[in-house]
Amino acid sequence: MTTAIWWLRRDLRLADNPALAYALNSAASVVPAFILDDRLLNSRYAGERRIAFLFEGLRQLNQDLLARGSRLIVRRGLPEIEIARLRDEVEATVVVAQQDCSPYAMRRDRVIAESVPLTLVEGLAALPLGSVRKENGEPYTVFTPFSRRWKARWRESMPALLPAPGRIDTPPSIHSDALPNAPLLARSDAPYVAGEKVARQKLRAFVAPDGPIFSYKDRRDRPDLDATSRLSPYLRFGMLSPRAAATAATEAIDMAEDERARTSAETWLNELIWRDFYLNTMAVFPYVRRESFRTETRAIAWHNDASEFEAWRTGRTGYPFIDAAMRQLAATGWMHNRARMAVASFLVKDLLIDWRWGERWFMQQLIDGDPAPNNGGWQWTAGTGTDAAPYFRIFNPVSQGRKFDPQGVYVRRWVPELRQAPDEFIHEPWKMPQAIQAVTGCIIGQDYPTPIVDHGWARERTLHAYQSVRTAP
DNA sequence: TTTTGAGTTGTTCGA
DNA sequence: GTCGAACAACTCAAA
Repeated sequence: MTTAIWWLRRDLRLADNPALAYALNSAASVVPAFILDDRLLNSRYAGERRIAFLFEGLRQLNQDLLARGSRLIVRRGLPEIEIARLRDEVEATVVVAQQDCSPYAMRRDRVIAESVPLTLVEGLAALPLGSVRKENGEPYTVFTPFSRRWKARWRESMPALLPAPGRIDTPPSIHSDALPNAPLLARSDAPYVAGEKVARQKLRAFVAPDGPIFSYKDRRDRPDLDATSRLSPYLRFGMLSPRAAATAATEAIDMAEDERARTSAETWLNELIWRDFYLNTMAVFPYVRRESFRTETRAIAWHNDASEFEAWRTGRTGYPFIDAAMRQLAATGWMHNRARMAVASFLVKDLLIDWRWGERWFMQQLIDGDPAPNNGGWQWTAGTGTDAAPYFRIFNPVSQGRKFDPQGVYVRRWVPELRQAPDEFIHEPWKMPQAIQAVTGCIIGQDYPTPIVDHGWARERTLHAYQSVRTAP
């Protein structure tokens, strides 16, 4: 009787799970194991809401395992100790896990592989990490050629999705620690229900005939609409297979009935490719986790004002579009992608605050907080990363609001002080005449802040700060 | 090796 | 109000 340990980390699913399939193929019994890693749970990048979502996902997974004659074994401690201990306990001949790409995960796995025969398999990205490379074998650092190559490769070898196993035999009487009951679990203000089943339902609804994917291109930039897939938290923890998502996108592209529908589905597939791109980037250039990819931008003289950072964090910058987004994040653990770009640009280029401050805050708040895509997005906005935005591309917080929240619906939802403000002032309330401020019950500087910086002035400051590192010797 | 075309997401200014 | 140019050249990828 041979035994394999299926070590789960961020692949909380039974369907299309290469690590699980590997375990089932290599041993008669399989021990599904999750280690509550104290280092990760106490990291300064950890977020309570994300951890609660993870715990709920583990509970769901355990239900799915019980239905298949198995169960989840949970251990709390350091993975390098707990995995070795469990392996001795169950006399496993195989320990298999899905490959991960953050510097911490890669170091952890290297250390463990010294004492345990650890097999790492693909499944984190839609195409295996490292499989999309230039002709000469080097990694891509520009998205568009990466995406072209990705699509060619995907079309020539679309993977067959692995079915969920009907039965998993797990030895009896293996001790499992209880999952902690996070008090936050009771707080159901987060719009996400964890688990593979919900993820699959959401994907199916998104790509259904006449589903949101077919109008994604026109509507995805509107945070006042509910026009995105909202699948990011599920991809974050592998409750949804990225290959299943990319397959669904490809099928949508092929069945689209007109040009608009087709390019919409392509646009969504592109977002999945961005995810693959940033996962690869972090795997190949792990230092981006701590430093700017472009070395010259490390010399930018950040202003790093703590009280301005506090105003940004709490949604009190005086720019309604920015504040709505930051309050949405604090209230729900999610923020619309367009808003993420706008608030990131505001932090980095209006407040001239180090992108890493914003990156960390996002990790602490986001349910979908994933080191690689989050880092990639921040470095893109800051102009410090691979394939980064040009330094002179500085979002105007007012025009972004006008363009993508034209009626101010998003602002009014999250900034109640401004609910009565007329449309014409909703994105620049400081221009409201005193009389209107009085009538609508929102005195600027009292009920809602005066802008903490003047955008025009801040823009010039940032252009100079970036210019000076360009021309520096 | 050299050459050439291209590069997510924007803003501002002036005609 | 609309439109094109400037913003800055530079690096990357591929032929």
